[in-house]
Amino acid sequence: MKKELTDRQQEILSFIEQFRDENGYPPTLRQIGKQFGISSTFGVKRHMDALVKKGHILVESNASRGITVLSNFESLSLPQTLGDIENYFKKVPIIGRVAAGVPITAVENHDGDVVVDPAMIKGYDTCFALKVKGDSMINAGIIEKDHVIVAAQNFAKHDDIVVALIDDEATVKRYWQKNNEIKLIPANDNYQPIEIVNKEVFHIAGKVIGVIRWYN
Amino acid sequence: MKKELTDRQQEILSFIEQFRDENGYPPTLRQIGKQFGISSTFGVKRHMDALVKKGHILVESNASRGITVLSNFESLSLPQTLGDIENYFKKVPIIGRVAAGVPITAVENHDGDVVVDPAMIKGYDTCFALKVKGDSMINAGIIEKDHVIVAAQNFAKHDDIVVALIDDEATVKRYWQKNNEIKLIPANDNYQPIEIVNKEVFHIAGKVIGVIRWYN
DNA sequence: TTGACAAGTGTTCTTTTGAACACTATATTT
DNA sequence: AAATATAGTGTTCAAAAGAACACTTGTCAA
Repeated sequence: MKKELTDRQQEILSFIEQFRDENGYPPTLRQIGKQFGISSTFGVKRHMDALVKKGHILVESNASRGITVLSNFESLSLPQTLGDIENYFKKVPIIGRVAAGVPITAVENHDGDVVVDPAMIKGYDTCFALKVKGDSMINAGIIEKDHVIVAAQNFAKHDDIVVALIDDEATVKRYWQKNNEIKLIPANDNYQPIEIVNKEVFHIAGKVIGVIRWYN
Repeated sequence: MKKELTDRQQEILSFIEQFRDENGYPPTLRQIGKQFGISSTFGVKRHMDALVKKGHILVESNASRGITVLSNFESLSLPQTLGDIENYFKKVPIIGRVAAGVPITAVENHDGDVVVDPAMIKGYDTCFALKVKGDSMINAGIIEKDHVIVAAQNFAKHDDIVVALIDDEATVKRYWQKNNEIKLIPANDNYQPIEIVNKEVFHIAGKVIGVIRWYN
């Protein structure tokens, strides 16, 4: 648990980080001193001791430039090998249009990728992201310009939120099923549920497993 | 304009990067030598000269650990080193409770991390995630159990969605300001706007820059 | 076979750099 | 009034770390 820094200590810590980011290696005590008009290395050392004591850096004894700046959030556990990266971080393609013929891997418009937490898509095979148009799901917290993360599958359970295709048109709705009757329910009182009568032109593209929203 | 490295040179370059990423500072010539069984600093120096000549690193003369590893332009699409990962993928800590005394780095409950797209938090210094309780922002598409991604800052502009602290209680609301009057507006007709009268106990913890939701 | 390059040894020298000491000064708190 | 934390000076010392030299070995291409 880190303790509060004085203004001076904060300035010095920032300088160390900035220096390191610019040069690839941290400054020496004398370089820090020069930056802040401290002529004695001992004065600088005292700042280092304070920063260590308050948990912001580590200093390796008798090592030149041996300053390790601890990241703001210490448990930022990174993957240990390059091979782990794919397991830790997953990119999902953002597609603008969903082809009617499943499988969905036949992507039409690939509009970049979005990074998602691997826990979100764990257990699902193929996932993609769709940008939401319209406000038909506003009561479910899905609004215009949101990206819904979709696990590709051609079935759904009652009450799932799904991406469905009707006549090649993709839409996000809640899936409602009772016996042989299927409806797509919007989450907005201004829209009517869509009853599926012609099951020939109706496909489920996938199930919504997450939502990601950026402000501006 | 980098030239091809020999296997040995590549190994050494990788070691330097790895060492730097782990410690925050590069190794000395002797540390490199020890790693590769090179007993003379001169042997290591020659490798440094070669790496400089081929454009992969810079070496500051007479400076300890003065090695700057130049970034790899060719491989923009994928992170090549562990150090690059932080720039490509960002984890944001999920905190359960926000301490009243800003800055927010004084994290109380660290409940894991969520991976976010780096584009989301680009340009912001310190970010964290909060799990939403209650339905006061439902009309803004923020519902219970969502995670809001917050950029830590102690100010806000009119109409921003903010995390505010009133008497140590954290709340997500829309920030409304006119002249000296400040209100926190919920996005739910069942709740009333909160007018800030006692500015002593009111703090802005940060601005909401994104929302992430899991369905499971 | 001559040269260029990669990779290395062992040693010496010099500069860089951190560590330590005694002492000063100014707040703030107890 | 005494204790504590912050922030510094000027100096000395020793360890850390880079630079340089002469020399060796092996590979590969012209």
